[in-house]
Amino acid sequence: MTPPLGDKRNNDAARRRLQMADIARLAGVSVSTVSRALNGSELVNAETRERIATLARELNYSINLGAKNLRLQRNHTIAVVIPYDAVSRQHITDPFFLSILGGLADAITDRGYDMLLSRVDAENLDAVARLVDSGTAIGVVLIGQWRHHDQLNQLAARKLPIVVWGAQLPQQMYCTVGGDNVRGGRLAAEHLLQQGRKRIVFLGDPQLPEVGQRLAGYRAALVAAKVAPRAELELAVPFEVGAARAAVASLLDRKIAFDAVIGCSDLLAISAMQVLREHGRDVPRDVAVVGYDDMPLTNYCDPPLSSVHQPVPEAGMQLVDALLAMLHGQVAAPRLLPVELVIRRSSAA
Amino acid sequence: MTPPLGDKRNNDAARRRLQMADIARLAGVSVSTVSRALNGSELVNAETRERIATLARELNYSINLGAKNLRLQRNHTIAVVIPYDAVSRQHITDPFFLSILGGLADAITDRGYDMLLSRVDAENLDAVARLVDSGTAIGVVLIGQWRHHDQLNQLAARKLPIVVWGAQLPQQMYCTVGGDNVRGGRLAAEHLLQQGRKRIVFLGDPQLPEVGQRLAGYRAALVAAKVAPRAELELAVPFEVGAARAAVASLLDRKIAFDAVIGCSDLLAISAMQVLREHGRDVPRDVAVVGYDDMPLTNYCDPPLSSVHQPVPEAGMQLVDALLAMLHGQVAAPRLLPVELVIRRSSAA
DNA sequence: ATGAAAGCGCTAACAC
DNA sequence: GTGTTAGCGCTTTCAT
Repeated sequence: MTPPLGDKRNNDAARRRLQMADIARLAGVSVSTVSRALNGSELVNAETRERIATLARELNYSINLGAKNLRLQRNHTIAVVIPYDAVSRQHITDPFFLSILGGLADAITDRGYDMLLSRVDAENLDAVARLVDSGTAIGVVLIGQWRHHDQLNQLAARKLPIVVWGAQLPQQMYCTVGGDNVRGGRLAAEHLLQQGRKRIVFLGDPQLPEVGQRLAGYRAALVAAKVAPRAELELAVPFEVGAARAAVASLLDRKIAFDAVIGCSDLLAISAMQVLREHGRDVPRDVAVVGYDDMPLTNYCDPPLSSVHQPVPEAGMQLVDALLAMLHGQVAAPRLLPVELVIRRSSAA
Repeated sequence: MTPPLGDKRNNDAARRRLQMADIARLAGVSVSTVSRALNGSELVNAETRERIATLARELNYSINLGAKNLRLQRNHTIAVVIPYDAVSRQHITDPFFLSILGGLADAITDRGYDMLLSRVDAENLDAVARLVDSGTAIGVVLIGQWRHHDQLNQLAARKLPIVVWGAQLPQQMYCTVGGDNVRGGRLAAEHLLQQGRKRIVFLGDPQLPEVGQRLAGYRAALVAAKVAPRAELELAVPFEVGAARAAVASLLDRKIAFDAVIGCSDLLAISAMQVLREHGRDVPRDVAVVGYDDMPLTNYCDPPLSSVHQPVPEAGMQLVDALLAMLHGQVAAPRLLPVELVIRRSSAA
């Protein structure tokens, strides 16, 4: 067993941490004065204040924030939670989620808060509530709505300050921020229909709220164009490259005709492109392909991939702002972020 | 001005936070007993302990960790810092850094610590010391050594517990964990030499420690193969796609002959491939290309990109273990992680 | 303008 | 076994 860490003994060994009393003694004043001085209080003599500030700076002293926060009953930490699958214990590998994380880091630090990154078991979202109940964080941004709608509702029912990246659902008690998925699905399908494509494959698991809405948009576009949706072209694959490849290959093997593919992530779409090429189909001539998320990698594949763009930095800001609004006692309404289709060669005429 | 957040008034408005005294009153015992019970002390009657535990669970009470840590002089937070460097323009959106972040999140949570993600101005690394001095974190993992060698040495001189992802340098006082860059550069070059390539372009800014070492490995391989390194083939481009494209295009424009490219990131290598294709050069026939980091995207470009693989999950673990060792008072020696070349079509015979 | 003292929510001697 | 008490490092009345 390794010894405990971060406790007094260890710190003593390294260097005893300086505290206010030390500064006070050295400055020949009381702790209260030091406290006031360091917090820029007008009450303390300007000259003394300067002397104390200098002393503190020279000694690299900084206020113990734990103690300060305890005394002030305050906290500036926002927890960002990524549920992981208990079975695979797999961490987030999807580039889109990782970039959302980057956007959140920016938004949270810009607003003067700290970001605690926390992985929790998806089956045990109670751990999320504990982050707030224990005073570790003042609120939670959760990335990965997945199938946890009910659990998330329960957390919200407990009055847990939480904002979720994902889709807005019926009977939803928690606040979501997410891309306009219906519009995203529709834009992709409309674009392909305009290119004269009629048999458009949809690649994604509609059980997932966001994907379900994209599918709805896709269907709506088909109907509006008087093209009947075909069940055999809706492939319910998870966000996993292997499954996507297999599904597309199976379609080709079974000689089911199609002239376009919409993937619910860029990776899914690119996997489809690869399978198509391996089977001798040309993209975009034989099959046009559109992806989702518009990650940088869309520019680096061949042909460059058309994709539905989601505003990542905006997502970070909106998630944080919604959470802060909630903490201010306001009702945070779900927010739908604009998406747009970026057309590249994979679907060009 | 928005009102302060996370302070008492706001919490009162929402729901007053339960505390030990409340549980004690409800259970008809003293706070100490509750404290002992909740910490599983054998001292308290098994039956009382169970009663208290149940009560706490039913009321969703959880111990205030801020207060607990203050009292225990303890802390379980590790700060992960990503300095933003204006010069090299590579920041948190780089896929490699983001995946390192994922690896760290795994490693830190697996060991029972919390991960605080912090972006700091690279010009002001003092903010890093403050994370520890203020008791916010017990130590720091810094991703992005860049040109901050001297500043990092100063931090280490202050006895700041810090581990840096990057290259081991002379006169280094801080602990680094990094891939074996010399070997990575050498492997890439040797592989290309074996394919009969003699005029190998090196794409990357050698001012950056990691890149400098890769360049050294590259040169060593050339020399060993009796091929003289040529200054005009060493392109000192930053980690930025535009610069890489321009550099390669300029080479082509100036009709400087080359038959291979090593990029210091996958993005750099892919950018090179795109420029080559735009100029009618076939990859790998005319020019073989090798990237660095072996991110998933290497599989999705055309042709699939050969790349030097760096062990990301291993990196997270080693960084954290080195930091913990340091906090245990041990001397944490720099660690070099094995890299290997993954050969794909972009450089195949 | 400054200091003494109380207290944030918790734990750990030290009593009994 | 359980309660009483002191104190973690800070801020803030309340005195002076």
